[in-house]
Amino acid sequence: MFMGLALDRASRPNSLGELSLTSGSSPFASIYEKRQKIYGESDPAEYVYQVQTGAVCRFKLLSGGRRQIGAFHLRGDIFGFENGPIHRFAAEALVKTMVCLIKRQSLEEAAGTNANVFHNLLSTATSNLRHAEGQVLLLGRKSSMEKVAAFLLEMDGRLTSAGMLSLPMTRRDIADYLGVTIETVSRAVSQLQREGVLEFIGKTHREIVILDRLRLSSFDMPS
Amino acid sequence: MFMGLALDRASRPNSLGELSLTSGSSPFASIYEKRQKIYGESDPAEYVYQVQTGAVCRFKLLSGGRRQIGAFHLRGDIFGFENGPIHRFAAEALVKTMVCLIKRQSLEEAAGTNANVFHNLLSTATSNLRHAEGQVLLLGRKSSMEKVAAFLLEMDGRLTSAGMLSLPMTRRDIADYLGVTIETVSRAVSQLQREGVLEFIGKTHREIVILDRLRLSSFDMPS
DNA sequence: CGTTGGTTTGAGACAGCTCAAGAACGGTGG
DNA sequence: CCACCGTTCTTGAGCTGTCTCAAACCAACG
Repeated sequence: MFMGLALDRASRPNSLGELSLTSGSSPFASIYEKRQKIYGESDPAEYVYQVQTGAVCRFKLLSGGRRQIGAFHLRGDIFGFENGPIHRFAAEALVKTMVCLIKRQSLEEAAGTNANVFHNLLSTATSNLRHAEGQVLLLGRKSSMEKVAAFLLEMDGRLTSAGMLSLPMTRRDIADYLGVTIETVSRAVSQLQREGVLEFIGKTHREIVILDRLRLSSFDMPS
Repeated sequence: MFMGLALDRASRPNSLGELSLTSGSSPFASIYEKRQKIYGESDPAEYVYQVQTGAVCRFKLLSGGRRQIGAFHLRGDIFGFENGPIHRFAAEALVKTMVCLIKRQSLEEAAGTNANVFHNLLSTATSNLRHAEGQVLLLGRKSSMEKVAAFLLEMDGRLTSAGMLSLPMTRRDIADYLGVTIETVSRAVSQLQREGVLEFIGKTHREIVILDRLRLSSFDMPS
């Protein structure tokens, strides 16, 4: 699991390498297979993670098999940083994923002596907060079509490469992120396709081209 | 509006006075009337606030008159701290409310030199994050009865004085917090009353005694 | 008292859910 | 290469929890 790869600390801005800048801590890499658990709800929060390749989701489970996904984490995203001693969400890889890990404790020590590290930690926490607040609005007051449009626009902004969305998550993941059922997601996407707002590449229906961003936005005006 | 009262900085733990400990900044007080706006969405985030008496809600508006309340802030709560330059929610007083204000800028300066202040800021941000994550779960995957039960239990833990809940917010506020309609809130509370889980004091229906916390919790097991 | 704002309650409507079937895909083994 | 099988996705039909609309009630207040 832990592969002990040496990582290039200067490779990307706002990386864990940068976070731990001047401390003696050593980040290392690990690979998780598709659908492999990274940590469970209430597990001790021992590490902070950054996605190198692949994708991760964080979620909570409720009785009756209900699941709520709080966030998807894509390349470059930092996740798993908690204030308390335990994780409040579980995390699992959506596809084969390489993450970079650093001991939380060493990060916190670094934060004590290095203002830059501290600032980055605060910045991570508040950007997570901003995202969660957006989710609250979406889940509480948006229609299913608005939810799906908002999701596609979010992903369009985050993982567009070459004008195409290559979604790493299933319809079930999307549904559990948006607080609806898979059928509702499927119907909304199908309607957008029928109306010429988007089209599928190949047959997989996970690779999407957005043909009309303006009209897609109009399905999520209230944002 | 700004009354320039001198505040006792040692009055309560985790107060703004404590936050700004060693800096030269001077917190002061202000009173807002019932339903008075404290700041609007996208207003510059000039101050950080702490509720002294009364209650405040933070919310966003959507098209079609939809509103989502992100949080209620009761006595002692700190709100309005943003990472970016503007507020991402609006804030208004639910009832006549006294808040304590401090310039955000002076707080940030204090955070730069005082590790304690910095720690408290981070702690405020992460406790807001924890709350928002709880809301995501509630809004995304709970039934209306579970939502109302969760709300009552939250308030029971936060503003119980003398074994009675004296709610400062209307049914509409509760509804916009839980992502349902006022009628749905009313029906759920009525059912809990019929089943003997709670009862009203007087006729107002804003003062509630929880008779059976265990059974109330059973309406929100999945939490 | 009349008015206003807040709450409850009922009846009907509808968005999204459930259940079910079929189609398309990806992997596996022959 | 193909046949098989499990998983994912789509689509349809009916159901239901919540919303909408409406009316009545009550307390507070001028």
